Amino acid sequence: MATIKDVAKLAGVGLGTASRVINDSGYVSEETKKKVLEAINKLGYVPNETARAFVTQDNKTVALFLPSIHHAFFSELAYYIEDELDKKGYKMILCNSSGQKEKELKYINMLKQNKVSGIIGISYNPIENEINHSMPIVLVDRHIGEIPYVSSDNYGGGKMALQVLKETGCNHVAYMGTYSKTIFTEVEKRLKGFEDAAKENGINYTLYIEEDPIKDQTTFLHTFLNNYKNIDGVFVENDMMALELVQLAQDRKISIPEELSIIGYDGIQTYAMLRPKLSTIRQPVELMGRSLVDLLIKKLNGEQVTPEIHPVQFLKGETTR
Amino acid sequence: MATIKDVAKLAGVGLGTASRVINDSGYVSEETKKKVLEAINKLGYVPNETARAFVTQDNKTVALFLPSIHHAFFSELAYYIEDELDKKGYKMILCNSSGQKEKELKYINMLKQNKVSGIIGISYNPIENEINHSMPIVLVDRHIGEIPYVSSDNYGGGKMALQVLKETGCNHVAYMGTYSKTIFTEVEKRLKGFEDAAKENGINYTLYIEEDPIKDQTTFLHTFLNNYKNIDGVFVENDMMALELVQLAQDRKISIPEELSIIGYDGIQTYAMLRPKLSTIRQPVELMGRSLVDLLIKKLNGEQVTPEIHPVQFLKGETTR
DNA sequence: GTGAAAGCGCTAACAA
DNA sequence: TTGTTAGCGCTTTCAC
Repeated sequence: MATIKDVAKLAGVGLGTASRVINDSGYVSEETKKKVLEAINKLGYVPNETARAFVTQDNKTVALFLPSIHHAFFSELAYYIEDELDKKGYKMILCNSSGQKEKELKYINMLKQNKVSGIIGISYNPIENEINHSMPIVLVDRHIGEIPYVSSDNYGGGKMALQVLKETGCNHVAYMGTYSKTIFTEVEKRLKGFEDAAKENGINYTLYIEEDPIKDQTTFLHTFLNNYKNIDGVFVENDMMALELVQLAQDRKISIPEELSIIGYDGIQTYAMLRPKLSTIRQPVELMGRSLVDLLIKKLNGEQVTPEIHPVQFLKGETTR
Repeated sequence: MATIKDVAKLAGVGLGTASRVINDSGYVSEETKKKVLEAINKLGYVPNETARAFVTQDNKTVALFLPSIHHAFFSELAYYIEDELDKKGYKMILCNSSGQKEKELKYINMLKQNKVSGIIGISYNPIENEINHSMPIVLVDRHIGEIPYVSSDNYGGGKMALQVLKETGCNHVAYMGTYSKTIFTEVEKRLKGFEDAAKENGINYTLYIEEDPIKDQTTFLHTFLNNYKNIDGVFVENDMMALELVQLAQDRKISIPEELSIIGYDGIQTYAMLRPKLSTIRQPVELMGRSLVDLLIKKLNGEQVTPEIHPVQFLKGETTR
């Protein structure tokens, strides 16, 4: 393995000069540059990134916190984040952190010690006291102090869902999902948007929510179907839950969308082939993934960054009229 | 940030001694050890892993090659791999490599230069000439020379599927899936097992296969339904495809499983809530993920390792009689 | 058992 | 514009 020393020697220049051309920094004459480049080529020299990371205190690696990669929406998002990071020359370490605050803390500590360059976090753990806005951290769907975040237009999505239900003739609508006592997340705005729109439109609505995490989603759904027989339109917090609701309702011979309209949130591709095709509010996953990376890199460069909220879109499927 | 120097000074010992107790290597008297440990504690010293990686040429990081994390089976597998790696003190870099050989090569080069400790690969790229069995690499479902691999019992699974179809009264069965001209993968054994079992049982079978990757899965499935109306039982290469087949068949009012039995392969959890519940051959994902890590670490320790084939299980759903 | 010292490959400051 | 040098924090000889 050739080192920078070998390159310098072969090119007949000093160590510093070699380093300068390799990093394209500082003044180097065209002529010298050429000599060095030749040497690099001849030797097949590749910089030792570990050594570099050691001296620059930056290893070009970002940690992605995810409750669990084993969840369709997160894995789609992770896909685009990795793709964009790779394009920008960063590696991505995955950290499945669901309910494991310590695991996240480990990486936050690594960040403090410059052992990861930055963090992109989809985190439902209580980490607000461990991080602050001067660190290169970007969050998804969550507000912690001044830390920049990216989210879809949850509020608008909530309104949109109600609008659709109303326009397709639903009279008794409900919001189904979760809430959290401990952390604030953008997701709650789906409810808020739904609620506000219902009020504006003078429509009666029901909130069917349980504290996150729901222990038994199936039971949660069955209970709903048992107790809210008059409801003819539901906006469900996410596609996975919406999809299970569709299944359970069909088991009960409730015809969808005639008797019950269902709208999800996320627009997960993985489920796109299923019948009935779910009507849903689609988050622009790819866009979100790439802006997360953009924001983080700006942060890394010391630029000022502000939260980004991306527009959503209603995807008509077969679960609404 | 306290360094090992600070620790040594505070403990009143030499640098080397401090290092020895930190790494629990070499001879250190109990007494000295205690002093050093105290100093570490008082200073809140944490070893600088980057520096360590630099000198030891090992950064305790393994790269996971995945065609795409955005695929249910892979993301489940990735989940367990990450979990196990974390337990063993390794970080996991994710590399979505579908069709991007260069991306894999990048990490293979990093491996050669000791910038990643090892590689776990689910790769469909032609990388056989770039790697060899002396490298710390473990593959999933693929044989490349002597490189160790982990897979489920694809052959047994294929036999099992046929057995089930036969026992539930199917007379005209088919295998549906893909093949590759360029790479050999364990997946083909699903077909082989199915075929062998059909022959043993004296059952007529049809192979409905197309070269991987299938451009348009939906068309592929429609064509099947158009042309093979006499078939009453299909074993499909993976759950995703099986699931879409179920949907399309139902659209055509083909009753499942009465007119057509369908068995998938994988046992993906993400789809577990869907109706009709898919009958499938379940791979022990968790076990596979964890053994991949085990094998890799053994390899890293210079131990001899051999391929591991894990048993599969038939999961009866509602798409078989 | 222990301390001193070399050196991993690189960047950056400094002097020339 | 260039070469020299210090030093990043750690592990690992090698004497003692």
